[in-house]
Amino acid sequence: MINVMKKITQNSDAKIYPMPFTRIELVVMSVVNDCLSVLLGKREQAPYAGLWALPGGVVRIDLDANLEASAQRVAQERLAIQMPYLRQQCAVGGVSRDPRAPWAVSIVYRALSRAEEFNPTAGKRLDALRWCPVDEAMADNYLAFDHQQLIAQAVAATRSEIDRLELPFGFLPEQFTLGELQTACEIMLGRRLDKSSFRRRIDERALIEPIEGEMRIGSFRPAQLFCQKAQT
Amino acid sequence: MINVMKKITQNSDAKIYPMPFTRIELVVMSVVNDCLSVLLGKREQAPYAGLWALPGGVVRIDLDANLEASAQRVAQERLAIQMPYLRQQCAVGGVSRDPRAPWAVSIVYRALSRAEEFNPTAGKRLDALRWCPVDEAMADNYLAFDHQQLIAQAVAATRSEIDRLELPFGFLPEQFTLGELQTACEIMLGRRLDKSSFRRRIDERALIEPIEGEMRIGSFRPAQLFCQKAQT
DNA sequence: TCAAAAGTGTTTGGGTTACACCCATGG
DNA sequence: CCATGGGTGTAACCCAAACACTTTTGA
Repeated sequence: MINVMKKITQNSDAKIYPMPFTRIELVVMSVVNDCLSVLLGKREQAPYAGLWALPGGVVRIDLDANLEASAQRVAQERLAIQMPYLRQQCAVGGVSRDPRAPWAVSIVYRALSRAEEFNPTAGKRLDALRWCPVDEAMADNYLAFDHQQLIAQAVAATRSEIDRLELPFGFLPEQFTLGELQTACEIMLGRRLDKSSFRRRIDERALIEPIEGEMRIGSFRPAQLFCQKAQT
Repeated sequence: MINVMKKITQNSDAKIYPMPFTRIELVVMSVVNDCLSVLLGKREQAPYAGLWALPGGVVRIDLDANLEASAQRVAQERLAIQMPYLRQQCAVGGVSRDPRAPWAVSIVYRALSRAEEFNPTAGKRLDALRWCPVDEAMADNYLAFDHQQLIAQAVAATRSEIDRLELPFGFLPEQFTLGELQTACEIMLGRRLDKSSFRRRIDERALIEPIEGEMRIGSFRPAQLFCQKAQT
């Protein structure tokens, strides 16, 4: 610690200024029970004990190569999961944002994931985690800190991506049918989509491809299975 | 300083972790000589002495209420100007981003402004500032740090906003004609726009309004003057 | 009378919505 | 044979680009 501070004070621009307490917050979303949900952890201690909060952690300059790596480490430590397709959402910071520090910055990342990928027994702090429908999370005095606002932003940004079919993969299973994909998009958007336009728009973006010979069989007509196209 | 660190170490989450060196960088853009340009400062000292860099400054937790206020203060100190319509672009951070610190975070803000508003004699460090056409700034080894990438991002984001006519005001004078507005947009986008569609799209967004009785007179047919509509 | 810019109207085409229709399967 | 979801096609519609056209002024 002292070493680090010395290094900072060596130069002219970074004289004696104390630096903000800098954290990562993760907005991990998924479709659970036909509901767009967000992963929350229950706060056991003050401040905001008893309220729910986004999983997060401190940026560790001794461990992380960059902000994205910080986010990945936090995901690994707190959620015991890898998060491809992480997107940086914003940075928030100010005095009295977080009572634990005089001035706190959070770099917020968001991602869609599959709830099924989470192993509920893995991870030391995983017991207090919960998938919370976004509507519930938007209730007053449900969330700690400024997390309600952060989640609202994340949901809006994600919906916008879905709308443009810039599919933020990570919520897709290995194999899926077009119907399943459309249903997932409809749930996340909160409105119905036209089947014909959806399919046309999907294949003109060329993001997914059919798996030859693989069909989903069920109660009704079998459906072609698709997978993500290898990224260029 | 010591006080601050004590506060941070009081709680459990923020034990002994040194925090990143946290700065604000400003990407201020304007149309200068019919060219989309960005405001740069010449670096006199190492690192990157002789190269150009974005104006910026340290986040001062003793002075700034939040990140936006930090950005405003930096704009005031380094550019002697107010910057309404600041937009946060991203946060970048990592080891060896800035040789002055072991781990450096920058919160990047972007804005469009009117070059005419700048008073070249105001501000202590204003002498080393220059409006640089973005094409020049994109040349290799012209910019210090990772600023080339930051400017490229800012230009893309700004163009996208102009494209959707979510006009990032701040580049508009008090009064302007539709022709002037269109020309400015064309320069910033780097392509021509259709007059008819442009006007239709402008007035369905209802962002500006005609000033009754005010016309720009010149060599040709007089043109209606417009101003920004009061924001709701 | 001409050049240049302001301002308006019309045509056209691409893309989306809405909806109809057939297909394949299990029950 | 019917309910259900998969899959395809078509007509109506909307928006915006393209472009033609008129207006107004100074030179």
